[in-house]
Parts: sequence; structure tokens; C-alpha cells
Amino acid sequence: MPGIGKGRIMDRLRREGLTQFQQNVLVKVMEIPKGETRSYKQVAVMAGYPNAYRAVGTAMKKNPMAPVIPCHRVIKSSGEPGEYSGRGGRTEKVRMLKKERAL
DNA sequence: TTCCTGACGCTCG
DNA sequence: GCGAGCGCCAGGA
Repeated sequence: MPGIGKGRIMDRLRREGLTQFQQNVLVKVMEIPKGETRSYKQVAVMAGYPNAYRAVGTAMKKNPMAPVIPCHRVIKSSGEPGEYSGRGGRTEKVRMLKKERAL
């Protein structure tokens, strides 16, 4: 269940018109192991922009491939799920999170 | 080019 | 322990 190659993803992101920063962030999020969660700050650090934790959220919104890029695994540092522009909103986000954690 | 907004984080009271 | 305010970077209008 390789799904899609990473290079394929980056190419798609680029074609979507996302910037280098956006691509970097999304790729890092994509590498978050199933059942694990990372804070926006963590993602920002991994992407190479330790202080751009705010822009990370903006990048998430632009996520063109919901299932491929597990943006629902990115939560706030406080432990709260935060917002979610995907289908179902925060509710679905939490649901998916619980399901993955159980696996 | 400039100003405003945003799926946030951290510090102070 | 909780709430409010300020600071941060990148994008979009």
C-alpha cells in the first residue's frame, strides 16, 4: 500500500501551484507515521521553518490530496485537535485520529 | 507594493 | 491552572 510515490506527490503539489514552503510542509506531514501525531510547531521545525508554525496551517488548507497527506495528524501543542478544513471538519478529524491510534 | 488574515505558540498576569 | 495579549512567517487581495 505504497499508494503513491513521494516524488509523484511533490510533482503534483508543484503543479497545484504550491510554493516551496508549502511543498516542504506537506511532504513532512506525509511522513508522519500512522498512529502518531505532531504539533504545528514540530511540523514547522521539520520543514526547516521553526518559526513558521502559523504558515503551516495555511499550507494545510492548500492540501490537494486529503487522504495522501494526513493533515489530521497535525494538532495543536496544547493537545487539542485544532481546526480542519477537510470533510467533516474537526469532528471527522478527531474520529480519524482515534481510529488510527487504535490500530 | 502594502495591508490583512490565518487549521498557531509562548509568555505574562 | 486558566485567560488574554503579543509575536511569528507566508499567502492572498
